[in-house]
Amino acid sequence: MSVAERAPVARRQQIVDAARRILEEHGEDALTMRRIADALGIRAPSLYKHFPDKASVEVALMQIGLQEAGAAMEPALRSPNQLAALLDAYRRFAVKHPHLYRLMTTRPLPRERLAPGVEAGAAAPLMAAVGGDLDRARAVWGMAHGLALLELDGRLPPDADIDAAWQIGMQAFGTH
Amino acid sequence: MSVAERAPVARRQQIVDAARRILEEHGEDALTMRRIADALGIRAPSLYKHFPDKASVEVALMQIGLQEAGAAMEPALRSPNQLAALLDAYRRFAVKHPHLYRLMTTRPLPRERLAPGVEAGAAAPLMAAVGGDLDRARAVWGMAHGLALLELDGRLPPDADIDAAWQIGMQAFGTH
DNA sequence: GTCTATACCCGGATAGAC
DNA sequence: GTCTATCCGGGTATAGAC
Repeated sequence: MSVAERAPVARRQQIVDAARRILEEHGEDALTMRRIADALGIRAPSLYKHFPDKASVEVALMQIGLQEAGAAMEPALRSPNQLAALLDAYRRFAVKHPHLYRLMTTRPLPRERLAPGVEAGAAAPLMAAVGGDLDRARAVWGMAHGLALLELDGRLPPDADIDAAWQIGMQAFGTH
Repeated sequence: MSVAERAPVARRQQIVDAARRILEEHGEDALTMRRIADALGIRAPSLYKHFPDKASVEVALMQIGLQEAGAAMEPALRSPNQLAALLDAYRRFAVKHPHLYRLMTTRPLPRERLAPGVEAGAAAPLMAAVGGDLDRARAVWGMAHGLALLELDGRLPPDADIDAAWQIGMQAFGTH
């Protein structure tokens, strides 16, 4: 395969990389086609040769986020206390990538536009940690998601002991 | 007190009412100064005689939402199973007022701009239901908030048994 | 307290030349 | 595959007349 043939693929990747950098550093409002183009030294209309619209770029970011979050939680399964380690990894990911986390969790999943297995792959570590109980997995996910967002959104009082709240939550779901 | 003297207060209220209607019916993106003005048959610039900026209108909406949510949960304290009834009321409020719920829970609380006691009042029923344990209250709130948002945001698979997830969550926090 | 006019900014996206 | 030029839409907010 020649270099020329691979160039378009590389360009797509550059666009996604730039989009991610902007999202993570400046937030969702800053993620505009103009700004992505600026970061690459090109003009916004040129982006439409690589992506049909802005939503497609966002889908690519969601997919990356889901894959990375799944990968970040997977090692927790080899911990003596799987669920506690997993929740810890979950929170860490959200705090480390707040804007990416919101993008990938607070809008409907475009399931038909994602590569097969992405949603299941992201959920797999949690599913394993709860012994395959779907409803239990969703209850735990709800708690983790809610506590993470309350923290990211600055909704808790400045003096709130967020660690303690997570601890109580872990205990409630039978871990320690 | 003459009618003329009360008119400005009434106007403020009309503005907030219109804003709420727009928010609840058409979502946060539709909540613009132009649209609020349209609903009242006036022009957008006129609104600035009553509110200094758009953020002030939003603060008024947040405050109303917090007060109503608190009031919606309070009767649960007279139920045989306080926490279960309270979580049920919480979810019901979120589902009934999704856009208002998001507005009042997913951004930092402008505590200095709220009437005294609004935050504590909204939290009071939950605090009572968990026996005054702050960390426990936050863990429960996190779960309720997370499950509510996953539902509102359409993040769960279409066939997900959301009731069952809430049930598991209630059981985890020692209720049935 | 309302109006008109307007400043100022921003966004997504397309047409057509090169 | 990039560009320039542009369309079309939208937003918050202010100035100044009435």
